[in-house]
This record gives sequence, C-alpha cells and structure tokens, in this order.
Amino acid sequence: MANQLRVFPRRKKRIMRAVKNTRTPYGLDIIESCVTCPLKLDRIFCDLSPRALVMLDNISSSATYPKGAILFVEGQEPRGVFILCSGRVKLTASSADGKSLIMRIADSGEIVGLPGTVSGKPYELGAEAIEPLQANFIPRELFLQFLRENGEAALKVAQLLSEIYHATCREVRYLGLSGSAAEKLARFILDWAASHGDVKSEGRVILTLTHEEIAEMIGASRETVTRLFAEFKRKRLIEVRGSTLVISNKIALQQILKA
Amino acid sequence: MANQLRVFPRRKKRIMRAVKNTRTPYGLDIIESCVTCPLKLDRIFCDLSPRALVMLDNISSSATYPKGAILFVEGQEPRGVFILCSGRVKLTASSADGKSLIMRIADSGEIVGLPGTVSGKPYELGAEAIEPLQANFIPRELFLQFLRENGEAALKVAQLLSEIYHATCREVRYLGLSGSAAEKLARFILDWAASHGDVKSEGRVILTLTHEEIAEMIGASRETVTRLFAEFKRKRLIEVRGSTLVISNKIALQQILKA
DNA sequence: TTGCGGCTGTGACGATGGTCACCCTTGTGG
DNA sequence: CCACAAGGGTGACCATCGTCACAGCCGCAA
Repeated sequence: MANQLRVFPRRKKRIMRAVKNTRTPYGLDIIESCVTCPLKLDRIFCDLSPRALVMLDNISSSATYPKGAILFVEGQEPRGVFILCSGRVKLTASSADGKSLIMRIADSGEIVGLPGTVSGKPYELGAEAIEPLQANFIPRELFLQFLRENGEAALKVAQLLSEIYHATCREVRYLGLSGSAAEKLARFILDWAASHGDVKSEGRVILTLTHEEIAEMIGASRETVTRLFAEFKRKRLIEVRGSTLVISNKIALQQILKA
Repeated sequence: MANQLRVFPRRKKRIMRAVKNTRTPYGLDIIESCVTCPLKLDRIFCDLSPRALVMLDNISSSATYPKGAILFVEGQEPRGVFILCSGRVKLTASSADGKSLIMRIADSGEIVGLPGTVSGKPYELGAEAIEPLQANFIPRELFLQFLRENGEAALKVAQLLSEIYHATCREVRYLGLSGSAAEKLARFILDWAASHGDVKSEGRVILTLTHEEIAEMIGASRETVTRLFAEFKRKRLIEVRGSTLVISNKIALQQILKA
C-alpha cells in the first residue's frame, strides 16, 4: 500500500558523479535519469569495481511505470533487463485459454528479465507492475557487452540466475509435490513469512496480495483460497487483520506440509 | 536401451594433448581420465579460447557410474558440476512423503548441478543416472576459480543457466497451466518430439521412459499415464511400437492443448 | 445518495484423477 | 526351468477441487 520511495542519502554522492554521463536515452519510456532512485544497482552488483559500477550506470536509464504497467509480455523478443528501484513486479506464465500463473514476485532491488536477456530466447514470462514502479532499464546489447567486458559481473549474473532458478524450483514444489490445496497454501504462507517477515515482530507479515493472486501463485482457484483461509482461521492457525497476517500456530502449519 | 558410447574420433587428438596434464584426482569416484569419452566440454564451452579449454580440462576429472547411481541428493551442499559425456541423468525434486517429480532430464553433453554450484546454496534437486553414465566432474572451488579468471566462460555459464531456467519454466507449464492430464501428456509428447525428434523421420521418436517416469514428469499418476496412452492410441493420435513412438496425428494432439 | 467495480465469502454439483487391488507380460538371474 | 522383479493394463471407488451462481462489502466517483 504505502509505496514510499526510500532514499539512501549516503549513496547519492557516489551516484551523482557517475550519473553525469548518463545522457543516452534508449526508448520512449525513459522519463528521468536515476537520481532520486536509491539505485540498488550497487546492491546487486555491490562487489564490482567502481569502474564497472560507473559503466553499468552509464548504460542504464531510469523510468517510472504506473501500477498495472506491462514491462514485457511472454514470448516477446528480449529487449533488456529491468532493475527494480521501488515497487514490485509479478512474473506470470499464461496459457492460451487465459489462465495465468504467478511464478515469482520480484521485490525492489531485484532484477527482472535476466534469463531472457542473457539467453536471447523470448521472455518465458510476462512482467507486470503490481505497484507504481521505478526501475532502471538496460538494453540487451549494451548489457551483454558490459558482461563481456566485465568477467566479475558475468559471474555475479550467473549467481543471480541461480537464485532465480532456486525460487522457480520452490514454485514447482507448490504445483507438483503437494497433495492438497491446503498443503500448498500452508507452504505459501510459511514461505512468504520467511522471505517477507519483519524481523522483530515474529510471525507477523504484511500480505499485499489478493486471494486471486495467491490462487495464481499456488495453482488453485480463488474460491479454494478463500475457503482455506477461512478454515485456517477457524482452526486458529492464522489471524488476518486487514492486510496483516499473523501466524498463530506455526507448528501446526508446518505439520500440514508433512502430512 | 541400447546405450552405446558414441565417440567422435576427430575430437580425440585435440583432447589427448590437453588431457596429459589431467592427473589430479579429487575424490573416490574418479576412475579414469577422460580419454575414451567424447569430452563434450568443448561443445558446451566451444567458443572459449584454447587456453581456457585446457584449464577447464585440467580441473575436470572423469568417472563412470552405473545405472541408478546417485550423483547428488537434494539439499546436499554443492560439491561441483558434472558434465555428461554419455548417458542421461534425471533431476528430481522429492517431497517428504516420498513422491518425486522429474524436473529435467539432462542428455549427454549437458551440464548438471550448475545452479547449486554457482550459488553455493544446497542442490535444489537430486540427480540420478538413468543409464550407465560417463561424466566429467569439476569441484566447486576450482570451477568458481576458473570462472573468476575466465570472463567469457562465466558469461557462457550464465547462458547455460538461462537455458536450464527456460526448461524449468516449461515444466511449470505442465504442472500449473494444464487443465487435464490429457493436456499435460499431449504437451509432453510434443515437447519430447521437438527436442529428441529424429530429423529425417518426421514424427518418430524414441521414448526411453517408463510410464512411471512420464507420470513423474507431468505430475500425474502412473495409472493415468497408462490410461491416456491407451486413449491416444485408440483415437489414432499416436502409435507405439516398442520404445518407438509415432505421432500419427500431430494436429489433433496440438488441439488438445488449446482446448 | 446511488451505482459501479473489485474483492471476499459460501453453497451445490459434478468431473477429474488419485488410490487400491489385481492380473498379465517380459526379461533376468540363479 | 522357475522365481522374481519391473513394467504395463484395467476396473471400482470416492475425495478433492474447479466451476457456476449469487450475495455481501468496501471504496470511490458521479
């Protein structure tokens, strides 16, 4: 909901220097260069040499997108990568008959469109902003060029790809290895809590997804998700207040997985 | 069935030179150095400099495994990558209650264990030889070192990871976006034909998987697969003779996907 | 206010497919 | 040659979950 741009002032100076050279627009969707943006580039590529960082910043250009904007669609020729500054993006696979499946939700700081860009094959997923979005875009050719000249960055990219793959494997578990829908949902809640959990308030998470979206993530119907949420509440496994979800009985929830 | 080792004599000379230095065993499972093996290393990393190829060969060591051998199990700390010379490996995710799901079948020439090795996270899948296997093993640390010193190779690895990811996405489609089991099987048959199809004999493929294994690939039960095969045969969509599968009516098969 | 659109909640119904139980064939090794 | 294991084939049963239909709720805009 609250979609505040967090700015890291310490970083700003370093960035401002690099950003001077960033005067090369690569498409219509470029609105402004990445100045207010926290530029998580150096979070992702934090262990690169300063020279590489500047190079990277030179080829990237920032843009903003409204909620619901489509960054790219499935099957499209890969144009490049998006590095999210703020806002989240859902990555979905969709079938001919309109069903769609959310494979991953990329949070701010993450990188989107990487596999397609690296391999050159059509994007295997579509990307849609689920919040107002600010992102750095790097066109494919320049990005590849950058990787070729920058071995350490290429290795870093390989690591990122491995992590994306890792997340995808977890997704496969939802879909393939769960007996019941209850199992899927329990697994989803626990996973979500693990990755989005507030550190201090144990078991409290903010869940900004609709039932529909959760259904698309775990491969179930909207109604089933609603029913299961009701069931979990009835059994005192979870509580829901607004968009806050509290895991009241984590152990019981984990029990469902093993069943 | 017939598991002949295909040897490419042309490659042998080049390899023999490089292989001289390969005298460093890294574990108990090393049986012999990679001499008879076609060493597809240079297929995967074919565009590397000769120097890099030699380095790569120096750190890799060949071993053979019987059918059913486990290269690694899910959750294990990553030890390194395996590059398959001959034989195939199935990569499976398994659940607590013993169910398992085949995510990918790596053919000879492919590389196995890459994401885990690159990211350092535990292998997300288990790997089991489904045929007698000959493979080159490269221990994690040496492999990473090699990538660090070899930017072009790192980029190549990123590409391979993208392709693995690509295959995984397709797998997700089976599990998540198919209405019926018939749809999954149809998709599976078409995919298999597309990737393993003989070029000259259109529509003829060799399918060396048991119904059980197919079931694990598409997320269905063995019985369902058997029943569907019977149904497809009855409807004249396919014919099966031994381990050869003939697609008699490709259009009808594709129709099932869209339904 | 009213109306509208997105989201959630709930009942009824029925197809799909997993499970169990069993049998048959084939290949392999003692 | 027999025994055994692994794979394939089939029927019966019934739990699960997707689908349809509809109702309440909230926020928002006219």
